[in-house]
Amino acid sequence: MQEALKGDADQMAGVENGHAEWPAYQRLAESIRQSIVDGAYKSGQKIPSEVALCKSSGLALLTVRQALGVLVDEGLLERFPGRGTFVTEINWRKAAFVMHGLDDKVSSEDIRVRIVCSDVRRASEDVAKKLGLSVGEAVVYLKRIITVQNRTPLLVQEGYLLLDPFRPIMEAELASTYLIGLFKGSGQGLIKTAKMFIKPGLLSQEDSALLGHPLGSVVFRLQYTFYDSAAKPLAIGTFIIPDDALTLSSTIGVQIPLEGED
Amino acid sequence: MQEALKGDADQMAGVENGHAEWPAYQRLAESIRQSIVDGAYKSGQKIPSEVALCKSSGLALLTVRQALGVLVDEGLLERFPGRGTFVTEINWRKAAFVMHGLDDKVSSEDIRVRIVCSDVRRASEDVAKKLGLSVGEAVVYLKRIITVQNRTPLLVQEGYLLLDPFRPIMEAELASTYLIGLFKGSGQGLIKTAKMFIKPGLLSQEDSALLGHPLGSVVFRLQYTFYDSAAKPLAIGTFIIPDDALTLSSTIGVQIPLEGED
DNA sequence: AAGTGGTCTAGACCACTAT
DNA sequence: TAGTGGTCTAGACCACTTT
Repeated sequence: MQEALKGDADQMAGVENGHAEWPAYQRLAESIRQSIVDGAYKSGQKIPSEVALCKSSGLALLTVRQALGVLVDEGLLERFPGRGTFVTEINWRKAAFVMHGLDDKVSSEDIRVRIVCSDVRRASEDVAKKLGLSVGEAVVYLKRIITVQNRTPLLVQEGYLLLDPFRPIMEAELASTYLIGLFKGSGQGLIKTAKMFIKPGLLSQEDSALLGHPLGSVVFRLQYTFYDSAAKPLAIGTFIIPDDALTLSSTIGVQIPLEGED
Repeated sequence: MQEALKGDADQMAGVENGHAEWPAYQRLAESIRQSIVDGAYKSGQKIPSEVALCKSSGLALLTVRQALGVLVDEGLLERFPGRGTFVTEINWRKAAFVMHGLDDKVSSEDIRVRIVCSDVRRASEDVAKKLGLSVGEAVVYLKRIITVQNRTPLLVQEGYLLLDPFRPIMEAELASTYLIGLFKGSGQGLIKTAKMFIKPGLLSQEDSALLGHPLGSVVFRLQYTFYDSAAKPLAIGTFIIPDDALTLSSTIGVQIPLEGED
C-alpha cells in the first residue's frame, strides 16, 4: 500500500532490528532528515508541501504532519503558515544546553547533605528584593554541602528561604536532598516554577576548603529562584559547582552520536 | 457545541483579546495547566485519561492529545503507554539553558570581525585528535575578535579549521560573521552539526587586553566542534565570552513571565 | 485564485500495563 | 480483561501568503 516508502526504507539506520518495525512517521522523518544531510534540501530553502509529501510517501496528511513535527522539534525545520516549510539555517547562538554529570550522581541514593550553617537572619536589601520581602524581615539562611558517599564533595549550596511562622523547619528537613521537601507542608506553597541562571565564578577561600578544591579554581555558579503556585518566590540561592563536576552541552543541527568525551 | 469548555474559558489568561479566539487545544492545555498550578493535579500523580478528557471537554481525541502534547513539551506532563499521563515532578537538574545577550547583538548588522592572528600550523596531538587528522598535518589557526560597532569588544574566538588544499581561504572569508561561510564552497562540506560545551574560565593576559576586561575576570568558555554531513569535524575552537555579555537561563515547571533581571 | 500550514472531527487497530 | 497511550486514516474548514 505504501510502495513509495520502500525507497526510503534502506536509507534508514534503525530498521535492521527485524521484528521491531519503525512507525511510518519516523521513517518519513528519517527520509527527510537524510535529504537535508545529503543536501537535497538545502539550508534555508523550502521543502515540498504537506500535500506533496502525502502523495510522494503514500501516507495520510496527519502522519506527514507528525513527521514534520519531529523535525521541527529537532530544530531542523521551520514552518510558516501560508508560506511553507523551510530547512533551518544552523545558528550556534540558538543552542540550548543541558546539564550532565549532576543528575546521575545526585539522584543516586548514597548522597550526604551536610549543613555547614543555618540560622535566621534579617533580609538584606538584595535578598529582600528577590524574595519579595521588606528589608530586615526574618529569613532562613542556609549553607549546605552535598557529597556523594565516599567521594570528594560535589557542590556547595548557599541560599535563603522564606520563614514560615506557622511551620518551623526541622533540622532533618534541612538535610533533604530535594529542597522541595522543605515546602511540602506549607499551605499552597509547593514549588511550581524554578528560574535559574548560570554564571562563571571563582572559588572563595571558605568554599575551596569545603569542596577540597584549590583556592581560585573556576566554578559554575548556578543561581536559582523557586516560586510557588502564586508566583511568589520561596527560596533563592546559588549552587557552587566545580567545573569538573558539571557539563553543559548542546548539539544543534543533525544529531550525531557523541563518542568519547574528555 | 462544546459547552463543557465554557467553564474553562474564564480560567484563561489570554482570552480578553476579544476577536482573537484561542484554539480549543490551547484552552484545554491552559485549563489543565491551571489544575496543576491549583494543586488539583498533584506532582507525580496521574491525571485523567485521554478518553476521560474527551468526555469532560467535549473535544475530539486528537485535540485532547494535542493539548497534552503542549504540556509534555513544556515539561509539565509525562506520558507512559499503558499506564497513563502523570504530572512531572520538578527537577532542577533536568533544566535546559538557553543563551541570551549574544543573539540580539551578533545578529545585528553593525558587527565587526577583526582578525588577530591567522596562519597555517601543524596540528598538535590534541587538535589532530579532535579534527580527525594525524599529528603534524597542516591546519588553519585562527584568532578573531568580534565587536559590536562603537562598543566594547564582545568576544574572542580562537580555533582551528581544516585546510582544504583545493580551496584556499580568502582573507575576506576569515572576517565572515558566520563561520559557516568558510565552508560554503568546500564540496559536500557544509556544516550540518555543531556540538558545544560550556565551561567557566579565567581571562588570560592576552585576551584581557583584547577584550578590554581586567586580567583574571571570569568568562564563559564555549568550546565548539562543527561537523559536515559525513560527521567529519571541520572546525574546533573556543569562544571566550565575558560573563556580562552572556546569560544562560532556564525556567522549569509552570512558565511565569520574567520581570526585570539584574 | 491557488497554495500553504493550523485546527478539528470521528472513527480505527495496536502494544503495553495493570488487575 | 480492561484501560492506557501510540499510531494511522480520510476527510473538513480556516487564516494566511503569494501570485
